[in-house]
Amino acid sequence: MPAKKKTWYALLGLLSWQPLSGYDVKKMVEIALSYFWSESYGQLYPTLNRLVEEGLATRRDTSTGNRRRHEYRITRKGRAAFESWLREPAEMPAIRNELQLKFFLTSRMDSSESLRVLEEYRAQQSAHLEVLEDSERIMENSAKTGVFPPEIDGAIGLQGNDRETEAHQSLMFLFTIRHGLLRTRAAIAWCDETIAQLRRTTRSQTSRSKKGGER
Amino acid sequence: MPAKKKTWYALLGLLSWQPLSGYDVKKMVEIALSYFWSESYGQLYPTLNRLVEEGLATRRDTSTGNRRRHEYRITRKGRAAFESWLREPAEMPAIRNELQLKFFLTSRMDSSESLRVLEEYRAQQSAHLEVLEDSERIMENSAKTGVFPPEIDGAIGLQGNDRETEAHQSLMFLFTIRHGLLRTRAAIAWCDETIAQLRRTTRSQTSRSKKGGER
DNA sequence: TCAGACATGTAAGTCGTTACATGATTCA
DNA sequence: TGAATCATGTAACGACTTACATGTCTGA
Repeated sequence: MPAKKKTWYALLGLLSWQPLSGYDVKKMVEIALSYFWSESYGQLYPTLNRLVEEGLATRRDTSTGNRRRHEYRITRKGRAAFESWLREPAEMPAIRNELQLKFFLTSRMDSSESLRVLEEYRAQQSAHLEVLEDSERIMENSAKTGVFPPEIDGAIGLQGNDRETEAHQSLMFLFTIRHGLLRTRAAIAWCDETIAQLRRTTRSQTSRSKKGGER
Repeated sequence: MPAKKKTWYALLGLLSWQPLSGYDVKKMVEIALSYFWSESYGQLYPTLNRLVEEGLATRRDTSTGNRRRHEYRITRKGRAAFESWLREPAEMPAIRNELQLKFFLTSRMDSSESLRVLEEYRAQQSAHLEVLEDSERIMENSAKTGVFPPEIDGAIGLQGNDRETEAHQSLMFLFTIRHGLLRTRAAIAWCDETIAQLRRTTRSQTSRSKKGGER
């Protein structure tokens, strides 16, 4: 079976915090989990209803006037399923890195091609790093004060939240950001080291061009 | 459109080196690209035949006696398609890390749960690191001597290969290993930093247990 | 009044894995 | 002789994204 039901458990995990609508879930994923997770509506709504069919959640209509809203609440069975999944060993993240592939596939081309791919990778990672560093600054403050920044609070704020809980939540959020930060910095360091070494070996061999055809 | 035709281009890229059979491709991916790529037979064989239908490759029967073998050769059109893809900006690797998800979803449980997930992640990454370090040692030697280790040579050796080309190929291989190495070390460093900080904050707050229900 | 957020859902299509089905050859 | 490797493929299933379809409410 392929990657079994990750969406199911992601949803159950969020519902284990509090009852949510599909729209709420989407927002939460986008704001709080976006560094390591994503969900699309096409996956979200059908899965929520499957959860209900399987008795892992219940659905309640919380529409006000003409504004539709369906709130999902986790059941005891759902909570048990979630906790059992949590204890299972997770598989290694799937290994399909398009940029690494491109880089490797330039092996038998001129080094300038490899360098071009590498520079692109570096630029992409640097841009990502900036985003992460901004988030880090914001959440470091939040972890200290125990007060969420408003955007975050709207998405992951809890009913009946106390300072201590929010501070801990901010800290966990900060940790996930730091994970991305360290990995991204490692990727950039790799680019720099590789670019330097590629330039060095290319210089020392004069031109290694193949058949001198195109360009 | 979802992740468009990565398998197509991975195949074209490998065929741009030399003609290959489906089986050859599978071996190459497993041995040389396994740190950042994978292909299954269920994807491979149909895609190779699609490539022929689209005029991006040709198929030749190279069976010997009763041993079937179909060799695929890239066409000019296929080469053009590959090169055009190579110049397109690659998308960021998909962001769906199950272990990060599990970690974050323990936010509102006892810290011991977060720590358990973290230790598991660390163990997984450490095991991966060992594999990478072994590969690094092997390929460092290969990049110096310009001679592939036999397993690798069987999979990615070229007809008419010269020392210089093989040394360069080994170097490129080494680079992809170092990418994994640096990223994996970063992940381990993150685990250590996070475990330490989580232990520290937990100690200073005495027990933060929720409702003291289960276990 | 109109943009943006709130809100739910489906249809079509791609991607990808696993399991199955089949059979030959090589070498210990 | 029997395990490993060579070799090609399909069927079923599930995951996931994108685009579409539809409509409300709030506040500048």
